[in-house]
Amino acid sequence: MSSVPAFKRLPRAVREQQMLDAAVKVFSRRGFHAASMDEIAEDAGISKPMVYAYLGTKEELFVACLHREGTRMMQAIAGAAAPDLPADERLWRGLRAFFGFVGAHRDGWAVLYRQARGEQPFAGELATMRARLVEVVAGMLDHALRVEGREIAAIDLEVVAYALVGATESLADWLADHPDADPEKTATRMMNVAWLGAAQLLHGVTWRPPAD
Amino acid sequence: MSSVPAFKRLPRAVREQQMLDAAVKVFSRRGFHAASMDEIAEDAGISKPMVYAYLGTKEELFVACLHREGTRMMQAIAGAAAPDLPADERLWRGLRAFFGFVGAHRDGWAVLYRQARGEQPFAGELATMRARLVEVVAGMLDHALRVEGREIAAIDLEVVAYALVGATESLADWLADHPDADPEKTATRMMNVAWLGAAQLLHGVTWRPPAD
Amino acid sequence: MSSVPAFKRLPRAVREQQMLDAAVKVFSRRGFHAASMDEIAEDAGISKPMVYAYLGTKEELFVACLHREGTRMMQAIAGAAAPDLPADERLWRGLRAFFGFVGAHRDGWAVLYRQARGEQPFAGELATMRARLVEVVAGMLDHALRVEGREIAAIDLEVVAYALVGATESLADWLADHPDADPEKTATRMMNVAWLGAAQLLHGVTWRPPAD
Amino acid sequence: MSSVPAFKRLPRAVREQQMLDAAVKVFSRRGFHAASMDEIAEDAGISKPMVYAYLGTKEELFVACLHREGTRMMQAIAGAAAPDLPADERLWRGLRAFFGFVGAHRDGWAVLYRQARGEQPFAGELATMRARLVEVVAGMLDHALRVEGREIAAIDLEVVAYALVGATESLADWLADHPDADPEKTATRMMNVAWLGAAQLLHGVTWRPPAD
DNA sequence: GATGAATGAGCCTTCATTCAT
DNA sequence: GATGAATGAAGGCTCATTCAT
Repeated sequence: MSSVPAFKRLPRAVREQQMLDAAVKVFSRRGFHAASMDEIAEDAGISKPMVYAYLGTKEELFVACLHREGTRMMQAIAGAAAPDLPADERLWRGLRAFFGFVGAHRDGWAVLYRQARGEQPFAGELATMRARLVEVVAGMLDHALRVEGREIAAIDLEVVAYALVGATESLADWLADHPDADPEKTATRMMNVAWLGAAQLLHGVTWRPPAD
Repeated sequence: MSSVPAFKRLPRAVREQQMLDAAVKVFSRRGFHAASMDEIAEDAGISKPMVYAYLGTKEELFVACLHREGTRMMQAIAGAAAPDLPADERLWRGLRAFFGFVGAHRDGWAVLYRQARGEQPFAGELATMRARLVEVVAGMLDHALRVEGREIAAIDLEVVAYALVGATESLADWLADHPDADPEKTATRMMNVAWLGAAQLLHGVTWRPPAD
Repeated sequence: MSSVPAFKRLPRAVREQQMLDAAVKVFSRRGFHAASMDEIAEDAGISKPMVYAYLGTKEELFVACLHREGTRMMQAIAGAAAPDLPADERLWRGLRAFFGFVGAHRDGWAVLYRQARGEQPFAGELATMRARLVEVVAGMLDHALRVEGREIAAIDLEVVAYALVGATESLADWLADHPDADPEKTATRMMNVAWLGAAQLLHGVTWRPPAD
Repeated sequence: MSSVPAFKRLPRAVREQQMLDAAVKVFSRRGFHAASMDEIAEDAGISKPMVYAYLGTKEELFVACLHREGTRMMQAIAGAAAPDLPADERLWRGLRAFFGFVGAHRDGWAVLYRQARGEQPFAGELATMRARLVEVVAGMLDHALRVEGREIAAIDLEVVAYALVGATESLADWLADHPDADPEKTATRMMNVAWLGAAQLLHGVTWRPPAD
């Protein structure tokens, strides 16, 4: 009927990416609850029923966004921090890649992630993603310790890794809130916090509570 | 049991506390958006209009919760970490008080705080609270540095403090999610992350990025 | 207990006037529905239950306002337009008094009256008040006609009087909306509209529809 | 009866008219505030969200009613009172059309209009509509005056027109309140009030206040 | 495959009104 | 006489979600 061929009848994969792009944009801008399916559909240039047909419920859609952005971030890090490098080098490259990614997608990953933390429905999803990160960091520490001939309890390892990840997330927030800040410099600062402490651990220095 | 004539015509101050108790509980359990004023009112054993009359809008109510719990937490910390102690002692006592508080109010403070991070309307409120914390930590570091005859740029100080606060928040989350974990042990672990690194800084050791 | 004697325990009549003053003010400013009993009570410096005890329901309160202001206005007119004056003189004095009153109470009578016209509950009350006015005007016309030895059907009299009252109300609105306008000049203009036509009627001139 | 497939999936334009019909009915019957969106939706045979989707807020809906009915009325008048007729003929036809319209829509226009006068939010909308009417009437008078070789100050013209419009509105109210009254006869009466006075003006007769 | 039309459900908020003190 | 405390009831508005075309 219409004489305009337009961008209709695109292959499914392309459409899905368009929708995810729109969804990431709207979720970041408005937050999960304030975002409306109407706005997402409109921003994607598509009708609402299509969104439901392709990507399901609002929650499922948010999870899909989280997934895609999280995977991209993990790939950026993994591509930079080769497993065969020495621990400090690996940590540095990983952090640099991470902050570079966050800086380059200022309204993507970091914001979505921040949104997700508060909402119960995404607890599981988030736990998985953070667990992957913590595991990687803990693995690095463990590996470095073993090289030094040391070892610490798995739970201590996890908690320390958790703290480092937390510090990193916090600086990612800081970076997202300071549009003019330099990602690389932020990574350097994080190294100063993380590595100086970690290096001590590696050499067997630990802090113990006073007798009280 | 109570000397109060059984749930009727209580003075305003008492009712406000009941409402805040209920609100903290419900907000923590459900999240800001999923929480309904109906449920909060019912949980407080009072009708909805009273909540509006005493504490205002849903947003205002949430902010009131944040305020009350945040103030309590700050007091717990301030009461423990006297300003005239040496830096490590102060840090240790502050952390111990903090994790003790979080552990004792596992579904109060930490969860509210987590909620607030994702929702735009509370950004300002939160920024203020975190700024207070960051300032305290940065002040401690700065003081310790000066004692050692050193000094670092204010922005570096801020970012490092920010990272430490982030690591601490992260462990607070971890603690809130692990009901059986020991607050004191968590504080010790945080000290190991924070102090070992900080002590290095105090002695003038810094990490610098490789030539690349 | 209190050492302040203040303005408490005033005689009932005084209190009622205070309340009515406040009510007129608030109703005028906000409109009947948008006005809240809270605001009225607060503005009267009295607690809400007192308002209910003295003046009853919100509707009753509004009617009371209407009554008081309407009576004042009628008195102002009646005091000016003595029944033994010739018709044109009487009309002129009446109009002058009316517009003078409206101009002097710009947010009293005219506004209340305007509010009341739209709300069903006050239809009866309003009908009564307007009927009084219409009756007065119709009486004046009838009297003048009889003096001239003429007579017209009661219903025609009523409708013409109704139209004159409507024109007057309309100019009262106009006056209320033009704070700088001069009440006396407005009265003169109304006379030009009303009396020129009426005088014709008095001399037996009437307009009839064309054959069509 | 109707060719429409029985109340389901109607095109937007149709539904909008149904909604406006229902809204006019309910607003007239209950008044703006007492009318509930629920009742309007139910009366239109449709769910509430549709009303919001198509016609917006309650206020916007009321304005839409005002617009539609006002436009219809203006068209009825404009269709009857051709601009090239002599002034008295034009006035007569305009009034006849107006009262005919009011009589035919006894619970439409006049009642809505009456509601709108009391409510602040619609002041602007109303001012515009009345200004149009006043302008037309003033234009007619001015034109007739010029034909007679006379002229009066613009503000006097406006105020007189305002008074005539007010008188007309008042009789429209009267007509709406008297279901058995004859619109044409009402128009004739209005002519007797308006034209006899206006004709005097046209011949240079004016009334002036006594020396006092 | 694609969409305009449609809705059930629910939430925040407000208000007139009344007890119990 | 006077008031702080308390509420039942309702209303506007929005949204995720799904038919019917």
